[in-house]
Amino acid sequence: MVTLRQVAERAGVSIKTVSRIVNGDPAVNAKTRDSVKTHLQNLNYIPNHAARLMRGGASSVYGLMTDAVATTPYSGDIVRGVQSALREHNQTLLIANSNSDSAQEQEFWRMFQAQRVSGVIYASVFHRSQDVGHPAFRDSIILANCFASKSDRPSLVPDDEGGGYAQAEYLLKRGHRLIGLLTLNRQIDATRLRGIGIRMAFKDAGFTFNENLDQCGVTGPLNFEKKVAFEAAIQMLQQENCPTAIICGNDEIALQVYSAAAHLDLHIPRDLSVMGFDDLAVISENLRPSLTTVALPYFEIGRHAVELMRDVKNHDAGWAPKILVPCPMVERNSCRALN
Amino acid sequence: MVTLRQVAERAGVSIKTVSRIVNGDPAVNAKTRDSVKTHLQNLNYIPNHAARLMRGGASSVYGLMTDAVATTPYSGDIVRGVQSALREHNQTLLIANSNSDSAQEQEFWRMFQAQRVSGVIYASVFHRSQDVGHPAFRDSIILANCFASKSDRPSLVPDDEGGGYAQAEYLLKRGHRLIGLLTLNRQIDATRLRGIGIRMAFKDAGFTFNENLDQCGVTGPLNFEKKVAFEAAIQMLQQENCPTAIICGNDEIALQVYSAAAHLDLHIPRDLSVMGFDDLAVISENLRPSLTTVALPYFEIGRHAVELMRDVKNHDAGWAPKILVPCPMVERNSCRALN
DNA sequence: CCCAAAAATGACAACGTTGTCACTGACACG
DNA sequence: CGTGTCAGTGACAACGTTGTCATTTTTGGG
Repeated sequence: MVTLRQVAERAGVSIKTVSRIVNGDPAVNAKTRDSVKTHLQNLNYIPNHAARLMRGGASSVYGLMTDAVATTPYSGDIVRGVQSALREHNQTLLIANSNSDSAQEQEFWRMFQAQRVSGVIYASVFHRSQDVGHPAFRDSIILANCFASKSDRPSLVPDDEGGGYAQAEYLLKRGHRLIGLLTLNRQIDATRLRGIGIRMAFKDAGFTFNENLDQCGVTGPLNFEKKVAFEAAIQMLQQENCPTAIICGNDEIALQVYSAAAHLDLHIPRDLSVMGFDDLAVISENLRPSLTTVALPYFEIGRHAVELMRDVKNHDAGWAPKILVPCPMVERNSCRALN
Repeated sequence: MVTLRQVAERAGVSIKTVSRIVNGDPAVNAKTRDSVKTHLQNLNYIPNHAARLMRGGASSVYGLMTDAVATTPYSGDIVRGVQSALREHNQTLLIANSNSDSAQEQEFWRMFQAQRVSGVIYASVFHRSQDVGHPAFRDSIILANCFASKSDRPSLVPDDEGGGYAQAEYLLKRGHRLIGLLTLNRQIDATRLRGIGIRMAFKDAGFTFNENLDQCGVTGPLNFEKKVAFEAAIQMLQQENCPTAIICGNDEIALQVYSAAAHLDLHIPRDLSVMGFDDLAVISENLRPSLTTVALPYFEIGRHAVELMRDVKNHDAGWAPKILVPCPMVERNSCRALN
């Protein structure tokens, strides 16, 4: 690798002068600058980040700590958002995946320290409360898709309540009154919040939600869940008060509902309207009819997390500890108007 | 951050002695070692990778350069495999995502150089030939899911031909003779290779493949494709020589075929058998009946890429330039035996 | 043409680490 | 007792960079 010294020798100037030019210091003669720049080009000089870091500068590396985000299709968009924002600031991303194993997580915190990363974004697969943090990064952690239970670290979470509200409102406006729910795991905050939003929409529209139609699409403990949405949907669709629409906890559940409908020879949306959550493209865009769903703003959360980190670092006042990012409705073809 | 110097002062020894202990040099008195170790613990010393790197050691960071892999649900498993292997060697991973934009890619190569990463794994979303490489990393690039068109860099690719063979063989054994194909983009090598495997299976079984049933599930140029598998499937299933089974280029296409079957009130697998490719869990495990498919061994490819890199670095002889990783069949419930 | 001020450049140290080499005692052997 | 060996330890330089401060060169005003 070419060093400043080598460029300096070629150009016949001191190391410091080359350094100045590399860093855009205006206090250099124009002629010198041109000459040195040529040599920098020719030798293809690339600054050594390690040396800069050691000299005392800030590391240009951020860390992304996740439980499983980076590996699941779900929230890969968080990673993409983070990367997109970092690229604009010429920063790089170190990613660590603890698989929800706290020993591994400890190891990764050490790695982040060893690499002297200048900030950590902690992202979780599920929107939930998380007892997260590390003494070494006390002031440079941002939570994404989860929020701190014991600290006041800034966090970014999807507005699940608003998302739930939008789902119900959309269907109610189109004449649906008997609306079924196939929810995610009840332990996840998202489930609770969306439930609140949905009931609020019913109330605001002057109707009441039929609580018998609130079922879980999943059983068993977190991370070891069993998918039961297909069976639940079959049952729901064969009962007396059969719903005209089903709101699903995510697009996977929606997929199972599609399968259940096919099993019963019901056509979507003619005989049943289905609404998803997440806007997981591989599902929502490949289903026919394509799936009307509510998008989780993961890309935005990722981007925003980076910006928030930088804001907090620069002038650490005035930020809200918990920011709700709206979940936009994505209208496709799986819901029919009854009126 | 605590430095060697600070620990040394506390322990009343020289910096070098502490360094020796941190690095497990046996040439230290047991008593000194114990004392210093205590201080290391108490002060929570963590080595500064930047300093080590600058001193001349090898970087503990690897780079993962992708076109879109890390962001799509498809091959996130490559990332996971790479990480899994790196963790065993206490290495960290810097990831870069060019979005198939060569200017961005150039930028990332610079970043990798600036960070002095000790090796780069280049992964692409599609199994295809790639004119890849960078002078600075000439000898430390491994290709994953693609292979070099112009160099002889080692590469790891799925055995698509074998996968295609397995698909056709499986269906032929179960009595299917009229088998439809809904392929991926014809420009991708995977498509060509699987086609060869499928026809070979027919030949080995003593049958001939009906070429009229070979259709594309996708149109338009790479990365700007239009999904047409639904329409193609409808057409295929309404024609005279209607196939009893359809082999799909990936699980997304299979999902569209499920939708087409539902549209025509055909039940899977009673009226139609469907086989996917990729084993994309969100699809294959949520469809009912669940999808019989062939798994892309992405996790394995990721792991293997890291090991291959280390092998090549240590003793750079005797490696095969292109390694085929088998694609195991995952039998679920979407294919029926006719006999 | 001289001198002060301003502009341009360079010498040097320091960041944290480890390789090289030198030094100190202790101990064994003749 | 002298000499050589060896285990244990430390001083120092170097890695590539940039901040500090000193030095040199240029500029402009009298």
